[in-house]
Amino acid sequence: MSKKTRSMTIGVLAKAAGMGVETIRYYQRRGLVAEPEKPYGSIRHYDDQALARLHFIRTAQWLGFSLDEIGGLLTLQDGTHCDEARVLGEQKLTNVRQKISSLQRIERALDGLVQECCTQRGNVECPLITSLQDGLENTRLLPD
Amino acid sequence: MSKKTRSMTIGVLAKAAGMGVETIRYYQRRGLVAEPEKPYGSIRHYDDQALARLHFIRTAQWLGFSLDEIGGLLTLQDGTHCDEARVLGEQKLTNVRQKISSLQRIERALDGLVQECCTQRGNVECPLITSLQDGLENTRLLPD
DNA sequence: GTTACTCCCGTAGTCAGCTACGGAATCAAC
DNA sequence: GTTGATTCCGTAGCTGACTACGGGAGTAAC
Repeated sequence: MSKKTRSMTIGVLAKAAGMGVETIRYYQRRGLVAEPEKPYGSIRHYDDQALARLHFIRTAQWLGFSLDEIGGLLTLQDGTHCDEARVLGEQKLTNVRQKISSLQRIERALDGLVQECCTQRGNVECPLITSLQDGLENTRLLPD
Repeated sequence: MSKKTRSMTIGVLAKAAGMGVETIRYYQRRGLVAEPEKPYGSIRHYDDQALARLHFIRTAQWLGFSLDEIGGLLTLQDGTHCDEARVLGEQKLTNVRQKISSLQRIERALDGLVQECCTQRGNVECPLITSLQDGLENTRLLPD
């Protein structure tokens, strides 16, 4: 299924994950990424699992999860009991659905404004800006 | 929609805008809100235009604009830069749509795992955990 | 006219999420 | 076996967006 587990230094891992060495070390301090045991010498080596975890963190972050929330998601991965995992999964699912609907409201609002902008291009008044000034009151898309 | 220009102290303005006094003062320091001239005594007074600008900031923030970007939008406020405003809006719209589709993918994946969990509740093995342990990359959760 | 807010203003602290610095130790190349 | 990059580790600094503090002045209520 997958490739061989490569052995990477933190620098190689960082490059593979598209982030800085210091960021990985920061995640280690936050407990999001494990520090592998030092071998004979004194330089740690990382495998593809570590890389997958960094990908996961980056993705979840881009989706709007905080590092604390990502820590919560990652405890699912660390093997608690099935019931606990399900509860956490359900909580996250609710959370994700809330984010989606919130973003969809934003999308509709922005889309409407940009469309108006397009239809009125020659005009002096910009509908996007005037709507922002009016606080989007007519759109009924504002947050709670 | 009242057009009467009220005269407000910063505290009243803050309450009307639903934010703290310190936040308004912070926006003034950032150059997002003008500091009106002090009248005879030494307390500034604000009108509905100031309130409208605070609404603008809050709404644009909700739409995902940073304060710097909002500053940019505010320079377009005279309405003659409709095209530029539209471009900024379109960029944000693209961004929002990317986030939505990514969240929808993670929603489907999480939902599937939680469902599996529910059907197998008595089991020792937790399908959600094992799926996560097998690597979330398989579930196509990563951004493009 | 005293008390209790509120305003003004500068500065400093907070929180999340990095990012940089500095001084070892270690490893890879020549 | 020396050079030069990389790692290790702790600690400090930075950015964005606030939020709080402190002390003096203005203002409102009784």
